[in-house]
Amino acid sequence: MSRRATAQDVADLAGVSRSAVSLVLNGRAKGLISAAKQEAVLDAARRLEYTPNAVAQSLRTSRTRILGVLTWRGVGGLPLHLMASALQTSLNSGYKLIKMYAEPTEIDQRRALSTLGNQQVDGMLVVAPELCEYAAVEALSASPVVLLNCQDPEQRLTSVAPDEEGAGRGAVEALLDRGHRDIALLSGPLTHFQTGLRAAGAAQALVGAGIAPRQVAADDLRIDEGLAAATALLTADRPPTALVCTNERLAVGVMLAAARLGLTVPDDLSLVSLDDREQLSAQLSPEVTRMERPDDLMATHAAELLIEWLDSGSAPEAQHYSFVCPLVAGASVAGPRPRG
Amino acid sequence: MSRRATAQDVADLAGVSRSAVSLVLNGRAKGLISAAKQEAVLDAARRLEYTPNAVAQSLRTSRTRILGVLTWRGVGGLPLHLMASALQTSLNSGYKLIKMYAEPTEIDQRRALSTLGNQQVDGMLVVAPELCEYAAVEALSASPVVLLNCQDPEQRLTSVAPDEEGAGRGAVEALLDRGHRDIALLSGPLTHFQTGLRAAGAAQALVGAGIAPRQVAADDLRIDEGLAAATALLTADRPPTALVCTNERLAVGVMLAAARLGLTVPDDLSLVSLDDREQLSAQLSPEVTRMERPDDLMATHAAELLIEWLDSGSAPEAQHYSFVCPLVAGASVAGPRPRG
DNA sequence: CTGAAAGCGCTTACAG
DNA sequence: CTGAAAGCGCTTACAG
Repeated sequence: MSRRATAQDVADLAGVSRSAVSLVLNGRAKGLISAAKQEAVLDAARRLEYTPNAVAQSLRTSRTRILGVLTWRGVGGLPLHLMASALQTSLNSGYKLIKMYAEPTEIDQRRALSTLGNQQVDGMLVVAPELCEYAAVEALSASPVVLLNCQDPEQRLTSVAPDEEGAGRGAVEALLDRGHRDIALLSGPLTHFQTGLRAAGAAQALVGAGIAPRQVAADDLRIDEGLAAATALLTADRPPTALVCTNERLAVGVMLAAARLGLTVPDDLSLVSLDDREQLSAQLSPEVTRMERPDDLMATHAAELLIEWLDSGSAPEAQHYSFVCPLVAGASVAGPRPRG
Repeated sequence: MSRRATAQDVADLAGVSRSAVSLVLNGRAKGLISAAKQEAVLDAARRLEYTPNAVAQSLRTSRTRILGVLTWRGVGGLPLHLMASALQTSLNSGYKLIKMYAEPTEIDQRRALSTLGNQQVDGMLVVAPELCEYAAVEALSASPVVLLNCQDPEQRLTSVAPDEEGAGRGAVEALLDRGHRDIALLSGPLTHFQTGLRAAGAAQALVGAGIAPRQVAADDLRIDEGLAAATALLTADRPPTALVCTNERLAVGVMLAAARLGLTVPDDLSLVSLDDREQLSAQLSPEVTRMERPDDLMATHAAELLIEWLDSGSAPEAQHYSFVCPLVAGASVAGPRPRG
């Protein structure tokens, strides 16, 4: 970066004082500084390619325009897409992001928060890899913070998350609407909080329709596990006419299983999947109907809430924003074929 | 964050001067400050939960221990995994990361670099979404910088990238070794630089073995495009006994096509894919043999090179580090079945 | 309308 | 061994 110009350099070149430079460049010159001098300052700044040193500004104003992001690894890895969207929004508003990985344990969280605190971040975004409850450590509640893809069990923090249970219900309803009754649920491990919610939503909808839930839980959110579980389901005595998958990778497995068994989707088998933003279900053939998680919207909303908080200087009422996962119709759902 | 303790607070509580606090906390007290006072300082710091304000430190020392990351969106989206690994390595060494998205155009790059420069980052990591040539803007060459997944055409910058051409060759060789001669290449769009390299490597190996390359380029790196292209290849007059895919998503398409055509992998068709770190080929059944891109190693190496540069204060000889993509054997390759 | 001064929180020569 | 002072580059009252 060589030798950067400072406000003093600009002042010298323009023949004014340092304060004048600061006023002009921060748009407070109006009615204070003569038009000629203002022009001189702007010109000097341009010629020296002057831009203010953000570190010095931060020290002076005690605002860094940096947001801290706290995240950790979950079953599906890091919440990379949520973070990418949050970053995009922040950059658009002139905020930078510093990320820290910290397991959701008291000690790790405290250490990461300490680093971010030293860095004087203006606010914090906690981004969970999968929907979960997040018990905030004490140190966090002192600063502006918004939770993304998780929720404060005590409801004291503002949070944004998808309605996973609703998505599970919606997937089943899409099949009920087309007349299916033999609907099976293919889920990931139920010990997984997020999968549990999705499966619970689906089961609710089935029970609500007077159908006993028929459920297989794969050992892992993998394509091959989905393939194995789907094969078992579809070769069973009375195979279902429709399947709900709690996760995209399982849906890929289902498509492979169907292809191997000579079953056509949707003629022989209807399929609705929940979404993990991997763009898999959208690329299958036929395109798989899905309940899409609005990650971009959620992340943008969370970042905007935080930035609004910081820019306005007043904390919003703590609130949980639950985002609906809309049904995106592919071509994987048809009416049940009359059984021969 | 409330009211943070400052070095002055610690000095007051410990009954020493501010400089003494600084010396003790930075480990320079040895032989300067009495043991009793050192203890008093440490104790006071502990009681006040004092940690130094990184912004003030940065202003004073003109080192921020922040790295700037410059990246942009490519065909496969953002290089999220590369960035995640680089971040992990950086955090372990006490460096924070600030990311900027900037299209690889002169103007966008300059703007992003300006922001990062204002922020006084100690060094820069340029992380390309796909292997490409990166013509550094002038402003960049002044600061410590390492390129990741791209390469300076003028060879003036240190860079780290996978040997994509070698990976293409390796995939073909894995099939040649098992006796295949009827090998077809299923690639993405050849206008895509990275795909072009992969395909070129594969073609080289084929030509080297005296085989005329037989090549189909899908319109897009999508599962359904792979499925369509593979179906065309496998239902052609004289179908190949083996396939090389330049990308993982195409390989998923191949598996679906094979399943629909009643072909078993690897009995009826052998398959080797190149890798995009999506963990798709590893989850197919059978697991697909692949040339794995060592993203974690590359990202770690790039971050380490940069940090070593910063910590040592001396620029390394500009050099390109080419990383081999090792063959990871799945179960998708067998000898060619004698044609009936 | 302008300039000199204070101060954000640190580190580091420098004089005692 | 310790303390007073300077200075990193800014912004913002404050006195002229």
